[in-house]
Amino acid sequence: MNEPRYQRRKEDRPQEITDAAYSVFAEKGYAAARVEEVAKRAGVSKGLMYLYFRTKEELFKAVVKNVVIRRLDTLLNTLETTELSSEEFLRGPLLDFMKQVPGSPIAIVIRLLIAEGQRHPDLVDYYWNHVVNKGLTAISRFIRRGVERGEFRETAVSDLPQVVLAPMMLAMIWRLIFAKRELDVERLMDTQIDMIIAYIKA
Amino acid sequence: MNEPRYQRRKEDRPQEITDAAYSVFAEKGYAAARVEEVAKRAGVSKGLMYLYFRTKEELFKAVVKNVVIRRLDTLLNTLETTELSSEEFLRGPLLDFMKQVPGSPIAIVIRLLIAEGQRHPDLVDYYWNHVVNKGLTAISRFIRRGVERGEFRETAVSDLPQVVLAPMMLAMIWRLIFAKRELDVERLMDTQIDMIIAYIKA
DNA sequence: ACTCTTGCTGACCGAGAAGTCAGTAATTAT
DNA sequence: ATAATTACTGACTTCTCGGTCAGCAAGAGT
Repeated sequence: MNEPRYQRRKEDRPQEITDAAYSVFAEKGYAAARVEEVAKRAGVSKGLMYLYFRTKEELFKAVVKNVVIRRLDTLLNTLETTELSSEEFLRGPLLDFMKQVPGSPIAIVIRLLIAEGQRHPDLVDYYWNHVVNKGLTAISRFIRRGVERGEFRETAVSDLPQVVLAPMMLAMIWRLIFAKRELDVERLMDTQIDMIIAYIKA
Repeated sequence: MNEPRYQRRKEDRPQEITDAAYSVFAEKGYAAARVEEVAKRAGVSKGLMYLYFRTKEELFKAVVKNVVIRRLDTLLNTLETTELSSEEFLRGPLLDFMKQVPGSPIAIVIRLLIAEGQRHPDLVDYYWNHVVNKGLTAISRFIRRGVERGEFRETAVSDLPQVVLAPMMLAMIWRLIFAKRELDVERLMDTQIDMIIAYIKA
């Protein structure tokens, strides 16, 4: 008859709060996000928020760390474990990866970092170490492997994997700002990969 | 002896306030920017702010419109008026333009748009019409002129000037987030232009 | 010189949101 | 059953900041 008004679930709370916070930050950005709104979506009281995260800022950092890393690691794993020729790899898994990023939570986190990064240098460091650097290094490694195997010639692309990712960045920003105006993301990235392969092929 | 406490300068105020606002928004972003801080830098009282701009939001829009357009128009003009072969144009003025954007106020405005665009759709429209669309169209026109002249072959790049600008976007975001970590912007863009020309040359 | 107009000031107001804490009730220990 | 523990609640406090307005004084008009 008398249902308990709440359950104690110490273990699950951090994850649930973090997920709720992600969705609020994604919609509103950091500054406009209300801690009380996060509490509501997580199904807890405002007070409880402060038992798990000392401040709103700490909550923000937890979001970037948990949510993103969790979803990114699967992606990076497939990147590391495939065994294809370098060209097949560029045209297959890497291209697919690039196409899906602009619509993924990573794009949201990039927005938060662009907007708030200045005030959270340690968060930027963390993101650099655990996401960007990892990804760039992985791509570089593949290009270099292609060079070693004689598939590719030595070009600036070996040192600048950013060349590969540039259209992905543009597509991300495009969607964040100009969501409505359509951009042919597929064709954009296909073209870039075509161009790169033509350019570096031995 | 008795210096006047202030001067009346109705004409100059909007510009001065707008410039001050730009510098504060650039440093703090929209949400964290304080109207009083803008007033201080503009050398006026907080009250005066509201005689020239009805709300903080209107001030924000004025910044995007005035500051950016003013500085962008000179750039776009040189883009339109040069008379070089298409390849020379890509390797010369356009490349120079792309190299200087990531360090210019445009990058700052892009940050503001990414962070706050969701809540200011009309601002995004304005920026689209007066900056992005203009720029993209100008580039498309040049590529197509090259095709007509027989310098280039018909490729996706004719419809997707975004291919050209992609590394510029990456460099911009890179600097906004990872200011410290160096990125060889010159080499990145040189490579992209090299690649593109090799790809589209007839 | 003496109004008169109006550009300008700065103390003030009120909304709203981050963060607190005394108390409550779910769970565990005895 | 009863007591002890602690996860949890939500009303409250405090403070910040966008926006207001009554009055002041700079400069124009006469």
